[in-house]
Amino acid sequence: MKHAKELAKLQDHLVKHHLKVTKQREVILDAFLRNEHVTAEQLYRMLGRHKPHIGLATIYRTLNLLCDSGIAQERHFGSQTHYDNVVNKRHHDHMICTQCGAIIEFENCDIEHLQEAVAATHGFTITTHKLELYGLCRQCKN
Amino acid sequence: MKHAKELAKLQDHLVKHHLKVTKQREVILDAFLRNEHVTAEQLYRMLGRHKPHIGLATIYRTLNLLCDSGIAQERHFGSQTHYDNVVNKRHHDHMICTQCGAIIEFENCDIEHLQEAVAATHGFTITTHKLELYGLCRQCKN
DNA sequence: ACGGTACTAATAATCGTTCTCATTTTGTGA
DNA sequence: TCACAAAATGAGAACGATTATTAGTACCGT
Repeated sequence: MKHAKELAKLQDHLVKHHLKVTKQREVILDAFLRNEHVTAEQLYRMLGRHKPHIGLATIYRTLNLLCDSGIAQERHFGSQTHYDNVVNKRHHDHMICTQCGAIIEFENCDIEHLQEAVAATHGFTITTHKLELYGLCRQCKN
Repeated sequence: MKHAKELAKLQDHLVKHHLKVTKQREVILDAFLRNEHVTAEQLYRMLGRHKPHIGLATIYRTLNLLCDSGIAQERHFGSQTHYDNVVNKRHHDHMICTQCGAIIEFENCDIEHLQEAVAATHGFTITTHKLELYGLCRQCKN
């Protein structure tokens, strides 16, 4: 069974908060897990002709739920919010191709350590950070 | 005379593009230069009781103009767009205090070099980047 | 089956920003 | 200096993304 871990995480969160496991939530979770870096709009179109029609508001609500459960994380690329599956992943940042929109994940501990060092010199304590590199991916460099 | 360089830069841009020097543009530029990291709303409230009332649309238009002139740069902190004076400054990034909203600028070449190195391993060419550290500033750490 | 709680879709509302438009201001060249 | 075209203005409508409201529906334990 694919995605069992994510489903378990969601159910755990739902039970802990006296929320319910619904068909819509499972459907949205499934669609989310099949696609990295989706927006609410994309999921909405993707599920457009699903048997019981799923409203846009429900998708937004469920995506927020996934964030609360620790399954997803929001990323603000451009004007829309993208959601990223973070289960089984350590912290990572992104490169975004401004030509084709491709999103490449990467992680680099050295950068993180330098961030801590810089913050320390200003007496600043980091809780989270956001690092995005914009440019051209290998394919678009022509 | 304060801010002469910025004013010259704006006038130069206006002339080059057959645009006009207006009272509103000078007033907005002045208010912008007095305050680092402002939003359009903040400027609007700041100029609320100015002799000739300045509309919000004009502020947005002028801020975009400042960006085009190379005087300002947009930063998307939270839901609103902040504008940052970049004249006489090299590239820099920001720490944002999630408690009091303070914004601290910093620059670090080592981080930039590491970014280039990481990008290179993915065949990616960086044109711009965004690095934001969120956390608590020295004062709020209590 | 009952009452209660949480869910849903649809739609209205909100927020930040941009557009439209009728009017005013600016720069230019006679 | 004057007139005129081009550009800028303020007010408010419009916009896209997201959230709140509402009225009705499904599920749970009793």
